[in-house]
Amino acid sequence: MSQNHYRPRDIEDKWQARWLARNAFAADNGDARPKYYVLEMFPYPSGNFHMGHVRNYSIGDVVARVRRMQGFNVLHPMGWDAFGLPAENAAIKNRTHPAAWTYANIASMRAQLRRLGYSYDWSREIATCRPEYYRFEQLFFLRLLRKGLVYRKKAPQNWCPSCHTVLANEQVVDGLCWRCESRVTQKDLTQWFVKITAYGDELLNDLALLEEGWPERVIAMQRNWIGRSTGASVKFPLERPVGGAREIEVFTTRPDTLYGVTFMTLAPEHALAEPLAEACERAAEIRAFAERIRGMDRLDRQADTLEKEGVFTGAYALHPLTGERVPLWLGNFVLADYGTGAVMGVPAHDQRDFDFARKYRLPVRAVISPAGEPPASMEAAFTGEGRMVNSGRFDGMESAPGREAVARFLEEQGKGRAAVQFRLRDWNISRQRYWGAPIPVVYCDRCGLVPEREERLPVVLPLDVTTRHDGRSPLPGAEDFVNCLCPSCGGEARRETDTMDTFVESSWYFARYTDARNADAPFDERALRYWLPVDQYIGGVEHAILHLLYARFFTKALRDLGFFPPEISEPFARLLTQGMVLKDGGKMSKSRGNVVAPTEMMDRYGADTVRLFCLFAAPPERDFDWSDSGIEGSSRFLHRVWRLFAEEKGRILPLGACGAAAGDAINDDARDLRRKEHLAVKKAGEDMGRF
RNA sequence: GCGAGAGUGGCGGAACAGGCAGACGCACCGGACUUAGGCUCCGGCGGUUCACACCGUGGGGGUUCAACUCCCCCCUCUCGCACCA
Repeated sequence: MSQNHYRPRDIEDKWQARWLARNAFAADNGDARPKYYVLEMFPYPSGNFHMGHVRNYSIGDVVARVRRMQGFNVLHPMGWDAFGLPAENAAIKNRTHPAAWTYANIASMRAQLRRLGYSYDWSREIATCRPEYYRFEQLFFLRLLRKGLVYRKKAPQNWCPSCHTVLANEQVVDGLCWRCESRVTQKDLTQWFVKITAYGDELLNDLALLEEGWPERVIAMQRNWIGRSTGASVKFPLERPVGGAREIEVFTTRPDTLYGVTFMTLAPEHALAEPLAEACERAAEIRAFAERIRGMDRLDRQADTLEKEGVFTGAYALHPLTGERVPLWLGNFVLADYGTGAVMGVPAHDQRDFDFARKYRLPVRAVISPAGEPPASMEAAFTGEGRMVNSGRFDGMESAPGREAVARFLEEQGKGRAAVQFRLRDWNISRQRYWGAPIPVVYCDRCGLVPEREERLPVVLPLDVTTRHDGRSPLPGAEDFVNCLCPSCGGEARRETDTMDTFVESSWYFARYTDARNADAPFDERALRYWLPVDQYIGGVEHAILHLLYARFFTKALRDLGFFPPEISEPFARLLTQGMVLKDGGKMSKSRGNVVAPTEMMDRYGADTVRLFCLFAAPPERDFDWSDSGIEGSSRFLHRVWRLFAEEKGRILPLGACGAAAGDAINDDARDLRRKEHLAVKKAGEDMGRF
C-alpha cells in the first residue's frame, strides 16, 4: 500500500523534523555567495494565523527557496511584533498577564509556522517584547533625543477613548482608530514626538529610488501623505496690534495671486481668534461661531458637503504690497494644523475663497489673466496659470516666474519669503498603555526631565503588575517602577510611564535580523553592509503609509546617528503588496462566521496543498476569493503528481543519466521526459523573473 | 476632482518582448471502474453551425502581414487621497 498514496502528513512531518534538527535554512553572515534577503512583514502574535498570513508567507517562502536553488545566500527570518494592545485586552478578559498570553501565543504560532513548512532561519527569531530587543530601541530613543529628533510638546492629540491612548496621525483612518474603529477625539496632552518632518524632503525625494521596485500606488500614497507644497509665506501687518501680535503670517502656493487678496481667513482655533473677538463689539457672536466650529465632530467638519461659513472679526490687516485694508474673518474651512492656520483670501483664483466671497459679498479681484482676455464675469474661480494683471510692478509676468519674483520681492522687503509646507506632521510615539517599551526618561524635581543613562539600559518593563479592568495602564501605580533615582543628581525621581508606540519596534526589526543575537550592540556593521537592504519585502497594502513610512524614516535616522552605514538610505529595495484572501466576496471575520482556519485546512489536505492553493488561486498582488472546491483541485493535483512518480518510479532514470556517459542507452520516452522537465524548470525560472 | 489598478468562457484566471486567445484549476457534460459514489481515472467543454466556415479579449476608431498586447477617444468597476490654501 501505500507508497502509491500521497500522504502529506507523513511527508511533511519527516522533512520538517529534519529541517528543524539541522536548522537547514540558517543563513551565513560570512558567505561568499551573492546575498538575497527576503522578508515578510512579521506577525502580531494574536494566537492564530489567518489565510492572509499563509498567503503572505507562502509567497515569501517561494522566493526564498527559488533564490537558494539559484545559488544565493538567502536570509529569510521570522519574528514577532509582540508588544501591543490586544495582549492587554486579552489579559483582562482571560485573567492572565499580557506577557504570559503573548509568549504562549508565540509558542503556538511558531509551531503552526513550522507545520506550514516555511524555510526560516529560526536561529535569528526575535520577539520585540523582550528586553534584549527593546533595550536598543531605548538606546535609539536617547540618541534621537540628544540629537533633537525626539522632543516633548503639549498639543491637541488624537485620542482613542476605547483604547485609552493617543494615536499618531497615520493611525487615524477616516477619523476612526485604525485598530478598533472607534471615533477619535481630541485631547490636549504633553507627549513625546519623533521629528519625522525633519526628513520630509528626503522621504519624498528618495521615493525616486523605489520606482523600480515598489508599486506605484504605494509611492503615490506616500507622496500624498508627505504632501510637500512650495510657495511663499507672507506677513500681513495688523492695522492695530491684537493680543500682542503685530502681524499675521500665511502660507500660499500662489504668491503670483497676492494682488488679488481681498480678505483673510483664520481657523477658529487660531491663537488670535479670541483676542480678535475680545477687541470687537460683536465678541459674543464671534466666540459663539468659533466655539461651535471647534466643537464639531472631526468627521462632520471634514465632510465635503460642509458649507463654508465664517464671521467677520471687525479687524483689518494691511496688504503687504499695496497697504490696502484687508478684513479679517474666521472661517470653518481653514485647517488649524496646516501652515499657519490662516490663509489669504483670493476669491478670483481659489474656489474656496470664491465660494466664501460670494456668500459674504466680498470683492473679487482678478489678477491672473488666462491667455490674454480677462473674463467679463466670473462663475467660478480661475485656478489655472496665466499672465499677471492688476499686480503693480509684476504686471505682464507669467504665473510661474511671477511666483518666484513675488517671493523674492517679499523677502527683500522683509515681508515674507519663499517657503515649503508639509502635510506630514511629527510622529507622536507616546502611548498611555502598559504592554510596550518603556520610554527611558525620568522626571526629577531638582533636575527636571533627565534621560536615563545608556549604561543602565534596558529600563525593564515590570512584569509583576496587575492589569486594570478599566483598560488603563497599571504602570503609573507600579511604585517600584515609577520611583527611581535621578541619573543626574541621584535624588528621588519618577519614571516616565508612557510606553512607545509599537510601530517603533517594527521600524528597525528588519535590521536586527542581520545580527539578531548580538548582546553588545543593536547591529554589526559588516552584517548590515552585507545584508541590507531587504531585497524583497512582502506584506499587506494596509501598511502603505504607517509601517513603511516609519521604517523608511528610521533607516535614515539610524544612518545619521551612525548605527547604519552611510550608504544605506532605504530599507526595502523591492516591495510586493499581496492581495487579501476574501470569502464570499468579503473579508473573513468572526462576526460573519466565514473564517477558514489554516490549521483545519492543513488537517484535511496537508500544508503543501494549502500553500499551493494560496499561490495558485490568483496573482500575488490581487485579492482572491477563498473557494472550498478550489482547494480540492490543488489537493488532486498533488495526488496526481505523487501517483505519477510512484507508478513510474522504476522507469524514471536517475538524475544525470541523460549525460554523455549514458549516451545512446536512453530511449525516446526518457529523452522526451527529460526535455519536458527542463522546459518546466525554464518556465518556472522565467515566471519567477520578476523577483 | 486627483492618483493608481483592472475589464478575456458559467467562475478564478493564462498568454514572456506584437506571432495558433482561453494554459492550469473550479463548475458542468459524456464515458470507465463500482452494489453505490459524494472517491478515482479517461475524454469533452468560448459563441453560431450537422459540417465547412464565420464571429469572439468592455465600446468605437487607428497603426501593422499580424493586436488581449501598441496609439487616440469613450464606458464601467476597485482601491487610495481629497477644503492641505
